[in-house]
Amino acid sequence: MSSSSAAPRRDETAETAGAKPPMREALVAAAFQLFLERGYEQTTVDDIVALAGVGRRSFFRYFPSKEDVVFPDHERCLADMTAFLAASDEEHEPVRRVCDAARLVLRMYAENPAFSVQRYRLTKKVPGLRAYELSVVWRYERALAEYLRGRLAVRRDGTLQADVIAAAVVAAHNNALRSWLRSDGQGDASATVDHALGYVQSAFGAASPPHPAGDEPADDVVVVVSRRGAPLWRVVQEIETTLGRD
Amino acid sequence: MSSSSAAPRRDETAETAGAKPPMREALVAAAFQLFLERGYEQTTVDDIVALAGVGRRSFFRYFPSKEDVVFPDHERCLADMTAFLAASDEEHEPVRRVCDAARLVLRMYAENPAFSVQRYRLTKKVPGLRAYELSVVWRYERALAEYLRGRLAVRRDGTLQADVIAAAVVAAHNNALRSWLRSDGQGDASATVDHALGYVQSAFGAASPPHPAGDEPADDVVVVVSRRGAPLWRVVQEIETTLGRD
DNA sequence: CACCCGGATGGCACTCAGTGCGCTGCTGAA
DNA sequence: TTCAGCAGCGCACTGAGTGCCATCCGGGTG
Repeated sequence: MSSSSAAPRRDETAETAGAKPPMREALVAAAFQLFLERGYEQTTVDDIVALAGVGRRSFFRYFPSKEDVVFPDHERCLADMTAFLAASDEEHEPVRRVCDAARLVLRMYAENPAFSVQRYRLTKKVPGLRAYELSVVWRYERALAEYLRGRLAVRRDGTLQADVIAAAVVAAHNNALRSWLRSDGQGDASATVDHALGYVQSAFGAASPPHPAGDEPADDVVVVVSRRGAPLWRVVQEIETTLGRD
Repeated sequence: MSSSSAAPRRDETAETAGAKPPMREALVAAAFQLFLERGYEQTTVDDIVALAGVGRRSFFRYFPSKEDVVFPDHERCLADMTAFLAASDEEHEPVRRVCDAARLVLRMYAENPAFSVQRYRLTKKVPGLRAYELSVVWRYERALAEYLRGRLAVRRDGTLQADVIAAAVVAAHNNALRSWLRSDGQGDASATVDHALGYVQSAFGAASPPHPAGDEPADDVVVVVSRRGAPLWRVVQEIETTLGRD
């Protein structure tokens, strides 16, 4: 159970380098084998390179720190998310767009359930890895917030809203992701995350798919009766119901 | 500017130990003096203890790591927050309660504006300190989420809502806090944070500040004319404008 | 006063992560 | 063939963090 699941999938057609150096995969495999056997802190970098049969110096050429070997694919995923957000245009509803960006992360985890579950158990136990994971998550959150800043800049408190929405999206995503990881990757990860992100969208006023096509009706007049003290998300919910969306 | 502002205030009547060892304060003062002079990474622990005139081993007795000397009061603040939340009863509206808990953190920063601003500049520049700060913030967020879990457990998706609301509160608080720190601690920190937390409360259904008093308007009728093809978020934006929120 | 005891401190040696530098060996191009 | 460049390797070094023990100091007890 240790050889096939340790290294993450890499079958895309080489976006940066032509040939994937097997050394990187070998190091990840060796590292996880030892981490699972005797624990993260009880494993030194020397142990890893000895098992992988490479020089110590080579380890740090592929991974800037010992923690990085635990998250070998986040760098690429972050680049994917950045590209995804950069490819957005004005047509995309911002909140929905960042939710879709968050789903990219889920997809990465779901590509390798066994590996993801192992890593989850590891990070849950080792405080140092938890701290490192936080810094990774923070970079995702910053990417989302930066995008939202650009899109919500016209609003008053646009940067505040960007930060809050980004944090909420990340929190919802992680809540669903961890729930899925706790179940050993058994349930439907996408459905769980969709549900969690739906909650955030309902709270922050995003909506729904761009019309299931079909009848394109004429202009509508929407009448909303709202007490001023009522929370905004209830107003939005009411509108969604009235419009028959979502 | 280096001697009087480096050490955080400690004039409460000794909640844990009777006499505050001056060594702790001396180490913090020495550390910040060197950090500001030549930078965090260019300063070794040996430099700090040499300046403070104490043994190297003593440093690690007071601070488990070099990073901890930069955040000397967060441990106490976290304990305060935990106690505050534990002292809550059923009468307190949960979202408002966690917002008040977040204000405890702001109070700690505001107690020592000069020190807080110095530390902010430091953490902004040094990646290692940023990562450490994330782990500190994460503990605050967990405390808030744990409390909310207990209070929202009856709802469907209670733990999801707890995580999301906690993250949103922390993000709003930090957005306001950083904005205040960027202005060298000049503006009204409380007002900034109140405004940011008000946004979160409005989004998550805690009926915001009990209305700024004065005119309590009657029900409003909002009429929105919307083409079905327009993205819903534009409709929402329109409503926000109409209601005079945002 | 002599003694002892516990806590605070200092000193030392050690492990291990991470870095800089130079060497080797391979490979592809001129 | 020769040369340039690159990937890997070995080595020495810095600096954080830890364990262990000696020391010092204050106070209580005989």
